[in-house]
Amino acid sequence: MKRELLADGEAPSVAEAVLNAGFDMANCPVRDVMDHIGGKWSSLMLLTLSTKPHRFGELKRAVPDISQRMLTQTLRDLQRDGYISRHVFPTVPPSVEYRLTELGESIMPPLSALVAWAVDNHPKIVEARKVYEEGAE
Amino acid sequence: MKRELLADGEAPSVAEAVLNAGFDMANCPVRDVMDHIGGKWSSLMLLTLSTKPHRFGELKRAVPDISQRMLTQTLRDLQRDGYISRHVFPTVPPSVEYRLTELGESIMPPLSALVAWAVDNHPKIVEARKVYEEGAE
DNA sequence: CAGCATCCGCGTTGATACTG
DNA sequence: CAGTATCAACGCGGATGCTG
Repeated sequence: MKRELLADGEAPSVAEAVLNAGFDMANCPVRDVMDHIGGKWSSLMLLTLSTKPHRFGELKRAVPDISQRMLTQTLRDLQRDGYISRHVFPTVPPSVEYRLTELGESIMPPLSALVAWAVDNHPKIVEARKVYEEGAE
Repeated sequence: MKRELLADGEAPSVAEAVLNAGFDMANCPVRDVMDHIGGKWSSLMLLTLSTKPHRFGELKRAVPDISQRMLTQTLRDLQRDGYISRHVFPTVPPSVEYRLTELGESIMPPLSALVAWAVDNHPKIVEARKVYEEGAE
């Protein structure tokens, strides 16, 4: 029995479309993508860069509690997957600007929607945890 | 407080709305939510459960390469955060059914959209990686 | 059937120091 | 300024064995 997942009553769910039809769990695009943009800092980086291009130091200030190591690594990963581009200006001192690529821009609508959901529903999640802990005692 | 989701290029981005206006990076809802549903198996679990309720064994078969340990742990985490509910049927042998809660259902539209993006754009990401590796030689 | 308990390797992360 | 290098700690996640 089918159930409507998408509020606007459109096509049968994406889930079924994905899970049916020879979807290969082993070589899984969902995991491959989600694991990366679901990383500890990736979504925050993309979100920050979606407002405007940022330099390395700007990013560091924009996301204060990230270590320099993780900042560099996250940027490299996002660059590697084609979400962002890196532009070096051979000035002294050096300056490097990061910005979203077309691919990076294209993920923002769905990612933003999820982020918006996260912000809106965070209180419910916090509440659910409280309830769970109480029930566990 | 209602938030307008991106209708491609129009309204000011969700990102700005989130990043401005006293958004607290330290106690960050984005990380809090994304870290969990972005976990190695969470999105796949939610996706699977969105089609219909599943029993433990069904889930294990639906996602073959997950270990029993991770399956249990992922289910507990999702339950703890209120995405899924757990129903024990005191039969012999025991049977346990997992299903999405209302909160779990509510995340599916944005999550599905992101998953759909992932499937659609996976080839581009693979290509981007290839290019990156070549450039690195 | 649906778990929990234990062990343990290895990847991820953070702190610190150094460089073009 | 924008990184790289190195080391140590931590925790994820797999394999295995046991239970109600």
